[in-house]
Amino acid sequence: MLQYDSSLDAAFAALADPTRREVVARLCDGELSVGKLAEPLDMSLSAVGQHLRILEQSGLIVSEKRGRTRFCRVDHQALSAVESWLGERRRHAEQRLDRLQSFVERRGNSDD
Amino acid sequence: MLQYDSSLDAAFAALADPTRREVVARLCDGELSVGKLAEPLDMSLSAVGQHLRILEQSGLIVSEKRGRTRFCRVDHQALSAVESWLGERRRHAEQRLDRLQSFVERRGNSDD
DNA sequence: CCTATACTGAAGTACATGCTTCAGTATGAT
DNA sequence: ATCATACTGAAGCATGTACTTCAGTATAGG
Repeated sequence: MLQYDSSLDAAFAALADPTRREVVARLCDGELSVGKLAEPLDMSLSAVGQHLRILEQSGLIVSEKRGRTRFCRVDHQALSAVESWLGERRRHAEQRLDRLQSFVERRGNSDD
Repeated sequence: MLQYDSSLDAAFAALADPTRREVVARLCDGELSVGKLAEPLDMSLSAVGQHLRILEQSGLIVSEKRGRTRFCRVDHQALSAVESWLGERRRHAEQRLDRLQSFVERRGNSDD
């Protein structure tokens, strides 16, 4: 059985929604309240709250309540974990392709 | 309005499923037929075909039919595009954090 | 205390997803 | 021509997702 990281399920699923990617992108610029995050979004505050819960459960963001306001920020290590999964596979695929290419070149220099 | 790449929707959604991530991971090792991909998976061939269609529509894999067999491989550039989205945000968030940290250090060396 | 602000939760609804089974098509082997 | 192989497509079904509205809680300010 292959290793399987269920936290990647949640992270990729969270990032599959354009609203949530926009939230993540904006939080990379710094901490924002739920209200400020909701302002430019064309949906109810309740819907934004649901998106934020999904992002928080995935580990991509963390939040903290100060007074009656909840502030959110990204966890860049969580972003990094997802990025790493992709990077490892991509490099593996590219290396395989490079080896194949140089193999073809070595035997190709005699004919064609 | 922020820039919005709808192809990321499909790519992230495709990668949110563990079966599809396993398929991508195995294809990074080289081309495989639909049947070979299905072999270790605990579901019908039809279900595997549906996963492969989703991966292909997202651009993460490409396939080609030779005779009655369809062979699939990853598109490492598509993997790279998703990786880049994450990398750009992560770097942005980290830089912001670094600047904040050195700011705190500069004013922190007088007291505490 | 009273009111506004900033969420937070529950219920409902429309649509999407991840399977299943069964039937069908196209190709390779005899 | 016949039969097995390798998918491929359609229909059905259970569950999950992305909202909505409305009601509720908790804190800040006057």
